[in-house]
Amino acid sequence: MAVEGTTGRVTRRRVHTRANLLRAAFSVFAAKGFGHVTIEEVCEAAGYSRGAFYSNFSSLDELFFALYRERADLIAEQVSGALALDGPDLDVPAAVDRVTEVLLLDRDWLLVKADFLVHAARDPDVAQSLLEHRARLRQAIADRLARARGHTALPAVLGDTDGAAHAVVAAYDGVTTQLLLDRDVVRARSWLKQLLTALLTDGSGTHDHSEN
Amino acid sequence: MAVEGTTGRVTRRRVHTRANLLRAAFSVFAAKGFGHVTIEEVCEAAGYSRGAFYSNFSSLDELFFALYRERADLIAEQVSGALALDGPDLDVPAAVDRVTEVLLLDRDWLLVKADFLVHAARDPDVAQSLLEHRARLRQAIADRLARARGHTALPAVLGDTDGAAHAVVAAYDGVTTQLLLDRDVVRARSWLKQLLTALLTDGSGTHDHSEN
DNA sequence: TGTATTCGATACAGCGATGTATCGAAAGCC
DNA sequence: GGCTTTCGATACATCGCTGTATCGAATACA
Repeated sequence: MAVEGTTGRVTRRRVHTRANLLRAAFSVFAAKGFGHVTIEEVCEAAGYSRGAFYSNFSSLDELFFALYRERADLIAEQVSGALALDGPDLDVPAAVDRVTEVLLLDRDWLLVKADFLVHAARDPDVAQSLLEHRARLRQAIADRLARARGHTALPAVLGDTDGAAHAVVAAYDGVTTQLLLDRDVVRARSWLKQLLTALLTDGSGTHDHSEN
Repeated sequence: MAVEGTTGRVTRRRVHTRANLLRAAFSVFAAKGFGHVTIEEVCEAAGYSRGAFYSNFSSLDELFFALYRERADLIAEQVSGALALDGPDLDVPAAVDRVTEVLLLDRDWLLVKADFLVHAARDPDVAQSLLEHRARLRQAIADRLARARGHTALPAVLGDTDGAAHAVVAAYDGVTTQLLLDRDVVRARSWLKQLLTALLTDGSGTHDHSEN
């Protein structure tokens, strides 16, 4: 029932309930973690009964996957947007600021993303999907970096712009890991900026560190 | 029963079974992920009955935690060992090679570690424990880097040796994330070496990239 | 070797979550 | 507004997993 082949008599409240379920599920997943969440919890959080759930999805996995896609696309858009804000030429520090803002804004998203990673690490199909999402992000970054060549020289150690994009993503992942543990968004942001600056420029930057 | 205050009539097979349970649990957790593992599965994999489990642990969480501590300590030792291999002075590329080898060797460990991270991200106590483990690793790295000052100059962008150690860990986490997805250990290793080289030296290195 | 104690296997009770089948109500279509 | 179809709530059967309680076997100690 969850999948309709030919769009029969269409729907309208169905759309709402589906959206509500997804929204509620996001909170629940963020709070308890996939694998510790029951269908009933999601339904309760959304204010529906299990009947609604089974009418829209066929399993928790399916819902989780749909949820991830939705949010991932959203984030990808936001990042692209943040990267496109400059004129044709790139102001690295400013762009780094904006992207950092978007990427580290929502702890709940980071939590869900971590869950999804763990999931993907064990299922090649899911992994494929996540790899594609990451590739999209990297591409956006690489394109942006390419447009800036000449203005801001990249250090040669990383190779081409694609290599640099790889490095940016790696730095992002690394900082995310730490942020998930210490919950210090402020430090994470400054730390990420610093890392990116170190990676993307030859110059020198500022630095400050505390413990943990 | 799982905890004995004063060591009553000691034990001996208990030690074996506990070790067997931990070993089996490691495989099961790596394969299916914490949150998708039942106590029975662990027992079956270890060749015991649930009675044995409840005699040694009081919950899956407790076992998981014990398991993580055990392995984390092991890894920490290995890393320290790899770092201590040089003479009093540091040969960065060689040390990076050895450490990289240790850290990215065992995919199962990376999987369990990711699970643990997800767990820790939602439980401050667990997070504390993980943060301490990471701090130990960072300390070992920072100490090593400090001893090498003068021989190999660090780029100023990162700040002191502690900052550099932070960067190393972040790079490690970043590369780990990618490795969990694409399962390409070879590329991950070369990529990590390259990143570390980029971060720890001012010089230039080699580079090669493919897709994903 | 005999005895006390610990360990782990088996049996049992109970819960919670799943998935399905049924039915009333809401929404689309004319 | 009547009729049809879809949606979602309720009730039910079921299963798997948990945790405990009991008992036989293995092990330490003398």
